[in-house]
Amino acid sequence: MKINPNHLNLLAAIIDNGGLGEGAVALGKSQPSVSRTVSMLEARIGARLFEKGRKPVRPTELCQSLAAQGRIIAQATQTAEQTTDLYKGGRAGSARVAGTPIFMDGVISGMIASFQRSFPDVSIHQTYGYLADLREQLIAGTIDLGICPVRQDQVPDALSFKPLLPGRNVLACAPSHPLARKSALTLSEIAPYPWIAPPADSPLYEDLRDALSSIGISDFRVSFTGGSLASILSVLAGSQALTVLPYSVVFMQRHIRTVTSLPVRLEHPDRQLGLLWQSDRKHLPAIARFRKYIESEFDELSQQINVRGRDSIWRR
Amino acid sequence: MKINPNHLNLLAAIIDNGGLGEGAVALGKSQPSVSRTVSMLEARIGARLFEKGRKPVRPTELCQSLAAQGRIIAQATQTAEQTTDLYKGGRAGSARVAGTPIFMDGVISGMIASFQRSFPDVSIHQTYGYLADLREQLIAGTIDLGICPVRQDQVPDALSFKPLLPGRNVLACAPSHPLARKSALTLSEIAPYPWIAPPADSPLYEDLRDALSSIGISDFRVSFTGGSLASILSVLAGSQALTVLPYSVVFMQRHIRTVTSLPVRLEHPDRQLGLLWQSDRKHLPAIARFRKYIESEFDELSQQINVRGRDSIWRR
DNA sequence: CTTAAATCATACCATGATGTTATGAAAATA
DNA sequence: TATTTTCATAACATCATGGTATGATTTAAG
Repeated sequence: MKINPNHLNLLAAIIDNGGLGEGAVALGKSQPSVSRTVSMLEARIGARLFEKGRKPVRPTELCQSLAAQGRIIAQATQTAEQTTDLYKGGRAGSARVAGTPIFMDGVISGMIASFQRSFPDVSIHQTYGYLADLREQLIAGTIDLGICPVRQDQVPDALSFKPLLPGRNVLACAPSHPLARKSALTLSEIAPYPWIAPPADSPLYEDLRDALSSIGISDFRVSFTGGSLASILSVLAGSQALTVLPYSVVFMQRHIRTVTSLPVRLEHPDRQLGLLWQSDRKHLPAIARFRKYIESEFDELSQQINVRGRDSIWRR
Repeated sequence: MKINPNHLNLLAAIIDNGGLGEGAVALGKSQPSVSRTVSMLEARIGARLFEKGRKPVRPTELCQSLAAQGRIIAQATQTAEQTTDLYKGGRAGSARVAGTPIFMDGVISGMIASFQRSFPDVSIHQTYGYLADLREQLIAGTIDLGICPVRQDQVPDALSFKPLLPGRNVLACAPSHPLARKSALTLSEIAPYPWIAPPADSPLYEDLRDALSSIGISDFRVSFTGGSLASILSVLAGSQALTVLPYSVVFMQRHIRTVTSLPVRLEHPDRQLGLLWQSDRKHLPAIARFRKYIESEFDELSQQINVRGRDSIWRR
């Protein structure tokens, strides 16, 4: 006995609306149409679905059972319709994002959190990687977006790049650090403290060397090398070490006061934090929406940095 | 976005079988058919359902979500098909049965129990009533079957009657009763004990008078009048009262030893316990099956009564 | 009990979805 | 590169499904 889901749905509509006519209206069809469908069904099944000669039709027990399944079907198709609408509107789906650990943990993950408050049905898969790795994964299609500091002339072929923020680094230390209170610093004041370095394969490592040499420090003691922001911050908090961090990362931590910046102007690298994606690839709605969100968040972030930077942190 | 449940089902079939061709086979269709349906769906929805240019097709995230609903739909239609098969085979549905309380409780309910062991999806609705009431309800269609002792010439118009068992009554008492051990009884031995009578509107009440007068007792003391078998049996057990019960009822209790019959041959009424139903009404499969079951059970019962009656109970 | 209203069934026609076969294109595989 | 696998397209057939008009039957009202 092969049954069409639509027919079960139809039975449910008839019962729930109390008649062929009402059911037809609910289904957006004409009364004769559903009448004929019911007749056909009864013939096919070989059993009555509605009691004979009752004018507002009265469903058989079998019909009630079938209608119950019909309601399940109606429910399922409705959620299907809903999810396609969500999906097409970029309100459902998933995005796979990868980037450098420090930025992902320090800036992006917070934005992901607020993004998901607005779009709870979009799932974000976050992984870590540096430029070469990101490029490979973008080409292979295992990630949708990369977030990474890149020199404009280093953007790999076949990838598009959208700058989000200039790559500015700052000297950072724990808020409890002896230097944190001073309004100006000399080289000799900085010199005694040990340094925390990012992993050697990170672009930040190079930054650290360049930054320090730009202020005249060529020889420094590395007391800790860590791959993740969390490890750097916790070592920072428990020691008097200094490190170099992207200003945006330090800025994002401003409310929880785990790290602060020192009033030393470093030479900033000629890279820009930005988004990477495969050039010829049209993004799914959810990914496009996420990208837009990130871009707008960085827009806002850079404005805040400008405002705040003038009076409090960007001091010399 | 209006979606056809069949299409969701189709997506599920494609994914679960790993390709358009396999899916088509599983659905009993041709490959081009499902291919075109998928294309149409993608156009309608306005989003890809399978990644472009992958030769064993690979479903999109959206497609996976839709397929999940498709599986729900497939499940629902399958159970619908199953229930119609059960229903048509009389293995699902319900039957509304009414009858005289003593027979229903003493004989029929036990048969219902064993029936439902074989056909657990058939629900039986049991109510009580005497002939006039049963007739009314059968005509009105509020019950499907009646079970009642009826004189063949009293069968109401528009009803059919199928005899199950001759209406034989016996004197009954508790197994602990002083008379229960005796192999023969005289009128004077019976006379001292009080009597339990069925309710006055029951046909059994008339039987009681007739039966007792047939053995010469015209004046008797009624100590209890009860409507249900359970109440009669419990009073019987706690007293030295006697009563008149249908032999089949006493017989059905033979294993639990709550009641026994006395070796007195009563004049039996010219009625037959039998099934009643509306003549022109075609029964639903489940009802027909239940009726058949009851008939065969009574067949067996009357054979057992015959065998056992000869040597143990039908003594004079 | 008759009449009116409500509700469903049937007849007829139109069309769109769905199916089939034949065949071509593209990806995967050897 | 050649071959196989897998999917897409074209052309056609047909059946399910939809609509309108209208008749029949039950229910409700007078």
